[in-house]
Amino acid sequence: MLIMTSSSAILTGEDERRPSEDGTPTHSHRRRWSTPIDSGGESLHDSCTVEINSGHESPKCREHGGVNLDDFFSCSSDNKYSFYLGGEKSQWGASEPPLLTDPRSIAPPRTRNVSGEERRGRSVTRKQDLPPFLTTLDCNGRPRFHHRRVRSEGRLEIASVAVDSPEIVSVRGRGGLRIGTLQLQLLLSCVEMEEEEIGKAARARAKKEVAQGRVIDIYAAQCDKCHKWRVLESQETYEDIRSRMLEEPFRCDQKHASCEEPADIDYDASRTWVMDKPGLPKTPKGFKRSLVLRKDYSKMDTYYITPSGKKLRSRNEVASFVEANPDFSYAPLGDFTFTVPKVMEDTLPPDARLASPPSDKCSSNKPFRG
DNA sequence: GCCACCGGTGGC
DNA sequence: GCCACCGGTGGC
Repeated sequence: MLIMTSSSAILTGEDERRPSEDGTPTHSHRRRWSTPIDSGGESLHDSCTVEINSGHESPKCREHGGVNLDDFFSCSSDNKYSFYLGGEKSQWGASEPPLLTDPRSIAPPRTRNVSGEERRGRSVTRKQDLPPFLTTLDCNGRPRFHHRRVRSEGRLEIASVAVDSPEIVSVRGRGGLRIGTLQLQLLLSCVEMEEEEIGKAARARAKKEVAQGRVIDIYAAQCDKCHKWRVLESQETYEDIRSRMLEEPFRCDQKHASCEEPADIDYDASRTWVMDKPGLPKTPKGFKRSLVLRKDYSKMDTYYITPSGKKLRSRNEVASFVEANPDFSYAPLGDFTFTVPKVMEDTLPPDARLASPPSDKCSSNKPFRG
């Protein structure tokens, strides 16, 4: 069973090239985006189209749903939208796109009706300011999307992309095109909800910024049979499955899914994964188990947040708290476990990986047995 | 003064 | 060597 620090819904790829309006072959196609390694000085990309189909709820364009999308987007009749990138050869060529350093500096979307022809004609992005393609970044500047790296005839193809949130909230940037998702806001919303739950006292205490980008935001379990990963809808569900996992290994059908269906998510380095131990008890009602990844990715820290918002760092602190607050004596001490998940080194971002010594690698193709 | 975060240590 | 635990500290 794994949990990890980023989330996504899935955008899949399908090669469906179509000619340009004047009949000239272009690289415009649906749900596929390829980047040339070497253009030989030619302008290879007239435009590229990536149709984004969120996993939960389709993103909506202004015409169809009122969400402000930049004019890089248009909406098709089936309420999916397309992302248009005009321009030339990617300045990053075959290499990984560089990370944006400040994903929060995203300008608000513009609202303007642009016809497809106008969009194509104005070649919105040129070589010098071509952004990391389809880069959705977390608050640490790391990509959120799942990117199946496939090379074909020297081209890097995005075969699948996972977007964290059903809606793209902002697209634009002078130094490049940036795609932000609601993920960060969702994360903050979660914190706010949590504070609502734990009351005003806790809200007053919560002066400091939360460890953005270093908290778990996807819970997943691996099917014992097909070894595919299934995303679980909540921490509670995850903990429930985890607590029973030794006696009842997780299977796709527990999530009302079939092993024949594609995995919800793949284990890869597009996000940091941490592996939890099966059999750990569920968090007692009223408490919340919080896991925070250290900045250097060296390990996680476990906290239990009490109904009053107090953070408990050890079993001793839990015991003291329960002793001082007999109302919570319903919560067995044994149900508080400070065992931390293992940080999967092979999913660390490159900079973190450089800082840490090499060690055993895990492969996504093998079943995990915590 | 509070708290998030990190480093160190002792027990296993 | 790993891990649970907790003291220290720097930033707010």
